[in-house]
Amino acid sequence: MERELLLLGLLRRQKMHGYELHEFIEQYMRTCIDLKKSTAYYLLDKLAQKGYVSQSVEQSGNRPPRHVYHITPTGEERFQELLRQNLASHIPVKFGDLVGLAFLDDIPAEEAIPLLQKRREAMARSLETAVTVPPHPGSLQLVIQHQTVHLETEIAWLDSVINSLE
Amino acid sequence: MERELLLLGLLRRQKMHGYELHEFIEQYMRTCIDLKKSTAYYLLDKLAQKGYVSQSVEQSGNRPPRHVYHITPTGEERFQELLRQNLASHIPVKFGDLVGLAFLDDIPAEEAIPLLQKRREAMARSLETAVTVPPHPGSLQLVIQHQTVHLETEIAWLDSVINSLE
DNA sequence: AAATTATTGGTCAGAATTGACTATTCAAGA
DNA sequence: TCTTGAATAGTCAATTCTGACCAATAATTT
Repeated sequence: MERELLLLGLLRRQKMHGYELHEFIEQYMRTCIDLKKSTAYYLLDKLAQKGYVSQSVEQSGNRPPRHVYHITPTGEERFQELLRQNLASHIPVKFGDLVGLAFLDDIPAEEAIPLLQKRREAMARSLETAVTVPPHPGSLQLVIQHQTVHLETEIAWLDSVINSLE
Repeated sequence: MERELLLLGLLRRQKMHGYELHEFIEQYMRTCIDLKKSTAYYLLDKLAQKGYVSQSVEQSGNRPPRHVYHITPTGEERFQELLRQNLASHIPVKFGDLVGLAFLDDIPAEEAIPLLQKRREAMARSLETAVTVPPHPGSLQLVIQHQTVHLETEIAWLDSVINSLE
């Protein structure tokens, strides 16, 4: 549902074609949303079927024609509704990497510590790239900033786990 | 991949049937993993095909027979491998509720504030239920504790967002 | 003890998602 | 200018996931 909101919200600012949408999301939102190209097209198609977006074919230069998506009035309504719904609710996040921690006591601490240190490094790298996401006007910036706050606390927590193993 | 690890890790401690596995995950891990019943069966089937678990049919009382899953030696190896892999890597989390925040400046602050306060309440409720997850021996406890740390920082961050709107 | 409801245990068709692939254009170097 | 590689734009078969349903037993009510 939040992906629908995302696509509508972006199309609302300007019409775009599928590839462009996907690029934008990769660039600015890869930290919080992971939307594959093929999924983007699939969702756009569904939105079109529901009448929230309309398609048109455009030609730029002598490149092959592209499908450009515009938001419709119904789509705008839908956006307003989804946005309010999203802002008012909490969607629990799934921590895939916690599964390993749940079995931490199944391997000796001497072996676990270096593994967790590798994890720590991977997180630190994520944090660095989060900082280098190009700045963007408006509240999108919030999302980028959130990621750094999140990663910083995650790293601190992991440190405490590693510490308790030593 | 982490779901595979999870199932193998649980079956390693004791053989179980699908329903039991799902129940356990619901009870103790709903905060970090969301594994539907039908998905559990699907994955168990796949694990069986790959030879990581074996099935047997058991009858208790005069209830209908149940499919009980045991881990195999190959499955044990696989578990060891997946566990190390998981511990050493960082799996970025997806924050579905950040999408709304990205469009925060598309509605007036007077309207956004009460919505975000509703969200805050939902998060506080999550935090409360996280605290009431029955305690469990071993490192599973870590996972439960992580959730409270996570939610606390998320709530604090949201507060700062609400504050900046006022 | 009959009727109703909850729990257990599971299946399956359909929806969502993805990786792998295609094909065109553009840029840059040999 | 020819070739190689990257960027653009998208499709599609196969995989993965889920909601909705089914059916049996146990518990609870009347």
